[in-house]
Amino acid sequence: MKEYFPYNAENIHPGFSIDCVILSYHKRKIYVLLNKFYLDGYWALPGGFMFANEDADSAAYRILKMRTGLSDIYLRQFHLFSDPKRTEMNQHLDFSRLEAQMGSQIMWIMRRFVTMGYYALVRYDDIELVSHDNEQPGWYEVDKLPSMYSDHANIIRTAITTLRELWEYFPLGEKLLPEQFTISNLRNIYEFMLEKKLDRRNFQRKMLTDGVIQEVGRKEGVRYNAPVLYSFINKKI
Amino acid sequence: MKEYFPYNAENIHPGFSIDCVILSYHKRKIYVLLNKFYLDGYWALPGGFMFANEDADSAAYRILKMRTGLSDIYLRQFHLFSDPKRTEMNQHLDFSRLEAQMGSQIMWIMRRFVTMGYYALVRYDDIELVSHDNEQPGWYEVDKLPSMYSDHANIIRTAITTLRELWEYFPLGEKLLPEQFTISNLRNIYEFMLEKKLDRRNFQRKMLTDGVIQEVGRKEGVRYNAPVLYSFINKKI
DNA sequence: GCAAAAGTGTTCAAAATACACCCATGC
DNA sequence: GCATGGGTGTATTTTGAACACTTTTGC
Repeated sequence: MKEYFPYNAENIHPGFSIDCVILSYHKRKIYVLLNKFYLDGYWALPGGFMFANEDADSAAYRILKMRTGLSDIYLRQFHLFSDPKRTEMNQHLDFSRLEAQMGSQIMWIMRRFVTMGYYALVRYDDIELVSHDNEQPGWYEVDKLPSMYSDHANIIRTAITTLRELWEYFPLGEKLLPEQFTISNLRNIYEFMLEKKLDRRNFQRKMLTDGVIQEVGRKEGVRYNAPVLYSFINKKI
Repeated sequence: MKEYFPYNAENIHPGFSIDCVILSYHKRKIYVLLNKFYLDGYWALPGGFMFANEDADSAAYRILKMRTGLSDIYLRQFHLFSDPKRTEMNQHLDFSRLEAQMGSQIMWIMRRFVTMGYYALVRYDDIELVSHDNEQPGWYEVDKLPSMYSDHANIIRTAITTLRELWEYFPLGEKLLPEQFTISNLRNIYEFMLEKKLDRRNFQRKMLTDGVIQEVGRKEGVRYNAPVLYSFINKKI
């Protein structure tokens, strides 16, 4: 428990938390990583608190490493959620359970928190989901979310909206895909982000003439017209 | 004093502050609005704290209204500054002066704060600078800043960098210019933001064919080839 | 045999870029 | 008379958009 909840009222910066919207791509869908919350019935974003001697970005990286094992992750601040009522939205949670589990000191967690929202883009196969006593992680399609704790559904929606607004100018497909991928997978991500169908041929030509991807082989194990595999070109300047 | 410093350790959300980078355009330069800090010798961003029952955006709007009199302002979160040492950067400030002025209760201000950075873009002529007992506002060219309190120079730099990254895709010239302006003023802002010279004719054609500005007259009081005045077209819907 | 996934080029329109000369004024 | 700011148009290149048919396999 301690390892996964090293926080107390004294060692954290007060009234401030961090929540991470960890997104990935798998089987033609965008997924978000959720944890079963320590109070039954609701799922929550992987999150945590910032220690008194830590900055927010470091805290976010630490939290992500703890949850995913990864340290080289694309992670960005996207919005501060500060509605004074956001932590009152708790859907009739039974905090006595929490107190029983964690001791009465934990009640500092009932106070008002503002939370810094971060989004992270990861490669699906890089993540190994590991359950712990009080945690049970799982991938959910972003538009088929389970019942969410507090305002976490809103945080996810805002992360997606922010990414969508930026995608046209700052696309990040590389962060979501494995080393080798088909053009169809890449286009699929663009179509999700831009919320429109893209012409196959024009999309492919643009990616190739932009020089961001290169052909690296053909998919094996398919017994018909095997698709070409591409990988992103590492621009080492 | 109270009106301009309504905060105390009990009514604010702990460890959290707000700083506003208020930018404008005047005589072919970009300016930032600074206040002489209540400790002598350094200038500071207009800022403040979030009340216990207030959200951060409302607090930022409240602070801006107090400082500028304006309530209809373009204001956006851009970065959370959370270096644990950021409030230790105070350049040998004489806090005994502060204590003498404000009473010993004010010493809560010495604790660690994370600060949410907002940028605001305003029309220069809309702002009337008013001095108060403990405040003395002034416009400074963004690349000729005076000695700044704490990490405020860094906050300004980061605001400018953020705007520059977004400008190509989300230009906001309208927010900085008066109702009527010359194309040369508009291009001047773009050149500052994009950090490059733009072709006069191509720039003008693009703005016009994009349909965001319209001709509204000619500048008066110039006794030679009077420049055309433009104004942004209000897109209703 | 038909639906699904993948391969492949051309044409047209729109947008971005490059570029030069004239006019009026202040100094 | 010359530097400054301002007015104006064309030609070229680049980019984006629209669009159809063939192959292979699974069912």
